[in-house]
Amino acid sequence: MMANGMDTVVQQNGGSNLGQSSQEESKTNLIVNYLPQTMTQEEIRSLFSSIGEVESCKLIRDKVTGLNSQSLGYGFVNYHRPEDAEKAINTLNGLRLQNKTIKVSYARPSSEAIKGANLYVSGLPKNMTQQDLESLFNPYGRIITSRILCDNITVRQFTTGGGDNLPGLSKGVGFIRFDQRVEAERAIQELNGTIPKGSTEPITVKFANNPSNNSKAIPPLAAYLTPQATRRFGGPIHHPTGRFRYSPLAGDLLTNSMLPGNAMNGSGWCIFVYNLAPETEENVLWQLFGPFGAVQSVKVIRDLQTNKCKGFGFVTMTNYEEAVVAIQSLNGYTLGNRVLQVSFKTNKSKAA
DNA sequence: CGACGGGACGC
DNA sequence: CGACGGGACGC
Repeated sequence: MMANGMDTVVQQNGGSNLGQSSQEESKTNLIVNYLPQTMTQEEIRSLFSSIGEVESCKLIRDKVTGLNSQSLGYGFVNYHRPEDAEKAINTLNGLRLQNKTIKVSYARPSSEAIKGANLYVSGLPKNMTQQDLESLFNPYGRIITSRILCDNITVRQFTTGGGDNLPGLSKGVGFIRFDQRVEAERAIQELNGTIPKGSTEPITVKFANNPSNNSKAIPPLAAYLTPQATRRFGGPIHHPTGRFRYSPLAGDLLTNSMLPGNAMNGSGWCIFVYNLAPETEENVLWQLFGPFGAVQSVKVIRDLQTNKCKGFGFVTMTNYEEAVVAIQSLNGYTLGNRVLQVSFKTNKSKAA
């Protein structure tokens, strides 16, 4: 993990806009990156409200290139209390939602000086690690993110992740985002064309393209309607053991025998989760169901007196197919020392 | 063994 | 040689 760079900020004052030197960063305002494309602002609010009272929440959408105002994949969440913001970072950073791993960190004060601070680096030796890359650029400023592109498609860490063992071969290309544009400029001046220690080839360091004005800007509307795209994500951390696993053929069995009935409520499918531990919090449900698809909301049912979980909760997912896969995968899953029972919600209530 | 919130449409 | 990401500062 990366320590929050509380020092290292040498204000060069090249900006033009507003004062607010970057000393005093907000302790309540977070930036959330790498959000799944389909996640709405309200779903983000729901997710972060599970930590504490949210003062404001904004998902950034593309309104310039027109289209259906696409999510730009990031947003801001401001809490009332600093301790909730800190807890959100601790519990939600790295959460897997659909095919993404979200990043939660403190937002920096907005200013012109932090824009356009992203660098594209090529010609890196293939054996250079992300840590090596950061070491190379560290002298020139505070690094916000770094990344080395690899061939295989596996989940990567954002910052010095330590044990990244997967065999993906480096493409010799990477990105470094600095805190300040002036830092990026200086890194270009100092590093472009230089030969890293132990290498023979000079590297290229330049500003990265702006992701907005490129060709993929017009996704065929149909892309959002193709139902199958989510099939390949099986829920990476879940390995239900043999006796609980459903065969793929059991799909019909489930849809026929456990008709969701009133599980569909408005715009989603409500799932009942039973046998949760008393200490269970909402983030556990997000972790469990997030990888399977769009989750709208989660709820842990608690005893009003003790505030302990009563052993069950609810999860509402947007898409039927994803809900079915989540149920098939998580029903019988052992969480802690408990075997979960997961199904569509039924009519039962203690009143009935 | 145990088991399906809760707040709340609009007229 | 080129290579462009998981659209990171309020779209």
